[in-house]
Amino acid sequence: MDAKIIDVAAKAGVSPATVSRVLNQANGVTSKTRDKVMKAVDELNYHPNAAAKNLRQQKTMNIGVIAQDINNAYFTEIIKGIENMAYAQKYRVFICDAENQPEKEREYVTMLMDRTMDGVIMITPQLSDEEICEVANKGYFIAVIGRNIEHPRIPCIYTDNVKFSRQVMEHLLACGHRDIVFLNGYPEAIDSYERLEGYLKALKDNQIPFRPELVENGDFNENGGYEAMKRLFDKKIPFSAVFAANDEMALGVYQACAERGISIPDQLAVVGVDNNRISKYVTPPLSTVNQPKYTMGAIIVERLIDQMNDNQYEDKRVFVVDSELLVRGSSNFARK
Amino acid sequence: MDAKIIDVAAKAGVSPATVSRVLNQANGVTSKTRDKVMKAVDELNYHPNAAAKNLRQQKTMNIGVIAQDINNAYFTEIIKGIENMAYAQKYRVFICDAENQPEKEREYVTMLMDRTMDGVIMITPQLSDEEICEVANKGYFIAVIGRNIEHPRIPCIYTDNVKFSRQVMEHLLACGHRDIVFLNGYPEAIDSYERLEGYLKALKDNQIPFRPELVENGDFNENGGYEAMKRLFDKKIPFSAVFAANDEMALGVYQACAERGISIPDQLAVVGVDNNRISKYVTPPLSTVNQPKYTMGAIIVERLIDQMNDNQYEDKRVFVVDSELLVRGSSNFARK
DNA sequence: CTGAAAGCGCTAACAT
DNA sequence: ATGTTAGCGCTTTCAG
Repeated sequence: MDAKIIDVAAKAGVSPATVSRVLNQANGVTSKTRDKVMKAVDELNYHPNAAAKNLRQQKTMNIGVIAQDINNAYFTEIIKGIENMAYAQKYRVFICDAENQPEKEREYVTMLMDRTMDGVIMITPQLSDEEICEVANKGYFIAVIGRNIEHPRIPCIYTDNVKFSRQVMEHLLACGHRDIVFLNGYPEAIDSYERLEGYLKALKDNQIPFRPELVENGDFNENGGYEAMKRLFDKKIPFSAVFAANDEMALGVYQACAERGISIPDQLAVVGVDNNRISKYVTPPLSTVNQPKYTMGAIIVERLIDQMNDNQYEDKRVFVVDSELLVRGSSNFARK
Repeated sequence: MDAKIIDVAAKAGVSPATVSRVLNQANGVTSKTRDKVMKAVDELNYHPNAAAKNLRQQKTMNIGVIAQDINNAYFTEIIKGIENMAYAQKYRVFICDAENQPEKEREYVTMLMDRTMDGVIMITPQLSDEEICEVANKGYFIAVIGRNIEHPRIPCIYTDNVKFSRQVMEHLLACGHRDIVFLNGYPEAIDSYERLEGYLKALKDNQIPFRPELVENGDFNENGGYEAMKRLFDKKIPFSAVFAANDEMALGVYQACAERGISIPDQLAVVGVDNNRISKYVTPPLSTVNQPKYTMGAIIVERLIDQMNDNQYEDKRVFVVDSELLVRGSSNFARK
């Protein structure tokens, strides 16, 4: 069906090698023959077969991004950073949605072994450190966003969860809150664990006793936040602020409050995490923590490409980026 | 670096052909040899090279999804439907983000020509009908979601924008509204055009004169909705309801109202489109139009795979699916 | 049931 | 500056 390089060569009256040269490096060819070749290419609408090219060159110029859940804007922002930087370096980016399933992550990681992808970026993977290291040990190129994996060949980028959690808490404490709820994501997630740790440390720093009944687990989704709030209300214990482990759950808090007629921020302050695109459009605008998502994606893919190119250990492997607390209407209310 | 089929064959004491048979069809092989082969495969951690396989078989089992913007939950829901159905049929799905740029769409479409993908699904493409038809004419497999393209080889699925727009309008009219704003997306988009058409038809059906000053263009994003509302408020003309061409813009309306102290729904009714995941969590919950997004993805990919398999015209090519108006708190208020 | 060998379409080393 | 050719790793006839 499709034209092959040999057809182009015949039409242009040259050899396949010359066609290849024109289409690739493009030096060492007369401009006259180049024109002949390009004419034939156009006329036959020739597109080099990627499989043949990949097989011959032992590379694909493809990078896979394995995201935990493309429904979450946190991931899609990062992906845009990856995409644009990779594109500038002639790599194509393919997004894979793991749908929160470790088996799917594992399945997509095999794209490295079967050489469908030259490299892969995992965003907050669910696979264990060991499993990911094992892949890197076999010589494949893999980078990770949202976690630090101790392996000399795995570039990592992440924010300090503990640090920004403490900042959030300091902000709420400064507003006069003492009974602060922490709405966790699913407890297995490393982000959950570290954000909780920051919450606890801040309490300790301020000599406020930890009350376990103020911590509820959600699932990083709106409904999980909503259900968790209902459970809290049912406990009939007083609290004046909620620190939700992400913005989606904070939205669930909004809903639960709306149903009970509880006004934000005067009756309840709310802070989320991730600076979801919609968070500034809700009423009141949601205070949240912003991570440089786009930049994180761009940095890590650049680092991955570097590594794929010279295939040697480079000094800068781990990047820790700062987050920024955005105080908006949902918590900007000094409690007397 | 990696083991090849010939290594496996040597280790198992068989020929490469036998290894291939074991790994593929798996019939016509003694269970004894199969075991030997599988053992060697495991020990060598063998993964067939995809490029070689693709080249030999002239297919990749890859399907590409070209989405307009993966930041928008409308697309990601559809993609999940595609993904899961394709997965069940042994196809891998790769998501490509066109970032609203026609050139990027075009670039990703070349994945068909270079045989990186066996087929491609475009979700609300920006390319012209002609351009898409041309690709199909060359024998490539392409399917479209969100638009009907008249071509015997292009499966299409979409909802009737005009129809549900009229339903939205009937609902608002039934609530007693007469001065209804229409907040359009970018005017070039076919969805914008058709939704506007429904708006106009509903007015006509009800003998309500069309007032152009009640129509504003947005960009399908929160900020566009917000800015459009500000322009409307500045006009100082009365209106009691807003029909926004999607939920994102409706959120911008919420923000604009919050800033002016306008209460939804009693001072202003708002209806969106798409049933974005977050729309039921905002306050008040947003009335919207639900499309069976997941199902649409699943149907079209199944149809595309059918076509790739028997490569012949099938009767059912165009699917029109019904949408459903979800009346929630933002418009459920009878005006006296 | 299994093996031998051709060939998918391209690039790169070598030759001219 | 251009052509010839081997071979990337696999599957699939065709033989046996």
